[in-house]
Amino acid sequence: MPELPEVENIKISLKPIIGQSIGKVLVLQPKTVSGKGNLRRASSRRVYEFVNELTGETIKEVGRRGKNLLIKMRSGKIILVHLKMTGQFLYDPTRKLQPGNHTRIFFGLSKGNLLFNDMRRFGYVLYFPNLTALKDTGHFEKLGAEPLDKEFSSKYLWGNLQKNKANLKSVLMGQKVVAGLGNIYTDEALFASGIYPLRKANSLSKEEAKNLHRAIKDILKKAVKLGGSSVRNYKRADGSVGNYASEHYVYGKAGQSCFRCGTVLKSFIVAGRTTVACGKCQK
DNA sequence: AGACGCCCTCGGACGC
DNA sequence: TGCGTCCGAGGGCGTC
Repeated sequence: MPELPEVENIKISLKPIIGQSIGKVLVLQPKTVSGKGNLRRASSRRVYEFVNELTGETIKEVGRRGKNLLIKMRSGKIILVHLKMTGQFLYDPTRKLQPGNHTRIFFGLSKGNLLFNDMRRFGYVLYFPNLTALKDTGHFEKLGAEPLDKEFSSKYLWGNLQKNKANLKSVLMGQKVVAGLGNIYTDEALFASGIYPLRKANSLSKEEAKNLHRAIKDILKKAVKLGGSSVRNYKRADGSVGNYASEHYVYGKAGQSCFRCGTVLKSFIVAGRTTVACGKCQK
């Protein structure tokens, strides 16, 4: 569920952990630190490695790339985090917050407790000895442009959509053209730009790509500003929720009237995801 | 290349 | 009302 705006807000809310040292690491769910696919690492002793290598480290920076969080240590060591559906970081300077049913990793920091909770266990928190080791996995090479950076231009979007025969929704959610869009913001951006989710990506005119580009930027910017969309269990590290859900025009609104033309919004499955669109004003 | 299955768990809807 | 069951939620890799 956390998409770019939510991950960005979690990143911002993790600011208090910067500069703190890690006194204690408890891995309560080994799977969380082991990784899959090209992130799988050779060692069979990952839990031991995770605990051993991170204990005593000092946190230098928290970054984001697409939906990934990067926690960098002063020594150069790095933690790569993907929250997937239900992952959340909670930071408590009072240390009252203790591991619960869904806590997968517990970090005892110098000035508070940091918990990684993940009900569905899809998320991962992976240790890498340095940036090169992370880059060697090829994990980031597959990611497309950052939608809020300059590299993500209308021309870039149109050019990349031209190369793709699949439907637009699959392509936008695929992370390879643009990183950070998930089900919510893809549906919202397609509605805002008046384009039907099942359109073939390479069928878009330059004008349509321009409108879609504008919509993606505007929607993500506004959602970041409003703290993201709190549907289900998304929270920032301080436990606060986001306010963008009230700005949704189509996501979760199947059966309701289209805000623009009044037609009943329809839901259907695209790329395995529930998709909501207006059959009249999205062409 | 593109479409689809699968992982994972729980809350909410539904039926008796 | 209460309890059991089933389904939907979806990011991204793996497979066909």
